[in-house]
Amino acid sequence: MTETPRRRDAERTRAELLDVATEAFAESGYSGTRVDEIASRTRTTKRMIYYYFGGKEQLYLAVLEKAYRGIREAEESLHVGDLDPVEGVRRLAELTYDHHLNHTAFIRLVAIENIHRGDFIRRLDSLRSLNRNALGILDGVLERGRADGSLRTDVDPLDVHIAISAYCFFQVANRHTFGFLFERDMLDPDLRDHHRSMIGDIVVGWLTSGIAGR
Amino acid sequence: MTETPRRRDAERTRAELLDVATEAFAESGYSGTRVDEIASRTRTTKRMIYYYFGGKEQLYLAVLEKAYRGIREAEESLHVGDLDPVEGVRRLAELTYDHHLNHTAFIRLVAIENIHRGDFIRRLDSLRSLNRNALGILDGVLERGRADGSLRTDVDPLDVHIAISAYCFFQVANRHTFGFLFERDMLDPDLRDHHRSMIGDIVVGWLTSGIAGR
DNA sequence: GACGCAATGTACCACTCGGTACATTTCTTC
DNA sequence: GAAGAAATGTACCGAGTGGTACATTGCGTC
Repeated sequence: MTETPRRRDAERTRAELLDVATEAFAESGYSGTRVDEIASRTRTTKRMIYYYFGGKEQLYLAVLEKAYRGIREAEESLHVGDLDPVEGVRRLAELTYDHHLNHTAFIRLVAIENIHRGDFIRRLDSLRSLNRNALGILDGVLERGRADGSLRTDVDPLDVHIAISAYCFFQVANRHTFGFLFERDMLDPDLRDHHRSMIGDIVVGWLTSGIAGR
Repeated sequence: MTETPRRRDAERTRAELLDVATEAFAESGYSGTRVDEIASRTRTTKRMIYYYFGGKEQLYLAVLEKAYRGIREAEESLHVGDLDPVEGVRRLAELTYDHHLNHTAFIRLVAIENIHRGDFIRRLDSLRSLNRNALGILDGVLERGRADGSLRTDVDPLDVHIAISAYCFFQVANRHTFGFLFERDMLDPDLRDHHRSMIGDIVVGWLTSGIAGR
């Protein structure tokens, strides 16, 4: 059981540090995470964090940037095909719900970053352009619905995005205090179908309210 | 400009520490807050934190408990009178929206506590009973709506509470990342009316969808 | 196969930070 | 007004923490 003398591989080392750091920061927040702790969870040493990233802060920035890029890529695969608009928004809401539940570490990073008032993300200009037109799919569905009269005409995509994101984010992010106070584990597998269809109902109910024939 | 030798007052000292600590923890989180920093913002010294509370952890617990009690008291004043059920839920949603916007420090404490997976709040058994039937008002309105056929019958109060809270919480808690990425300051006073009526529309649209005559 | 640099490891430092020992001062009580 | 307790202040400690100086080792290149 002797240590293999470990082949050198810059990319691998860097990537491993980034992965472990992502877990660690998502677990404990920025101040709560120890640089030594990150290092000890890798096969390399603390020295490498400074070699590759420069310091704790830059490491955290790298984590944040990569997390946002990753989530954006994952989101691009959410397609609603050519369902009719009403079923399209329902589907989109439900897919978003599943998406959030499958990326809880990312949700935690977002919550952490907001505790820091966005001080870090604000330095990542490159992310701005990323999310700018993340609303394309949503806009397409809404537009079709406006055209055929099946959806309200007075809501913009960002509003719908807020409503859906808020619901999904809350379920993941506030699970602990909420679960304690109301004794309902919002991530209980038995409740997922209920919660998933609920956000669908909410969005469809909202966007079709005041529409004739509904 | 000489210092008055400061009369001794246990209650006052304790209360001042608690207030300052609340601000500090809400600002910087648990790990991010320095005991020395809290002390320096008061007229007393760090020693008193240990005298009155025992340590940083117990101080944080006291902050958390008081914040939850305070918010609960404030919530008890949210009344919807005897509006008809549909307008009642709309009103309740809008009041909740304003309530969240007026208690951003509390929102931050909740977010922080969830970052810590509820490890602290879980030790505050007394809070459990507090929130248990915080759903009374909501339940009353829903019940009246079910009775007169103006609201859906298949949603329970906790679900409605989740939907409303999620929306309001998100607007406050994720303001920074969201504002950066989409260039919309969700707390911009000019947008408040829009966002307030939006949660009303969402909830009413949802709870009345499938109801005849709408 | 020697050279030179990129990559890695070790040992350590300076300082921060929660916490405490001990002295002191004010207030109450009789 | 003396005694005793409650309240407060000062000075300090030691473990933890981000960061670094310096040595070393593996790897491509000629």
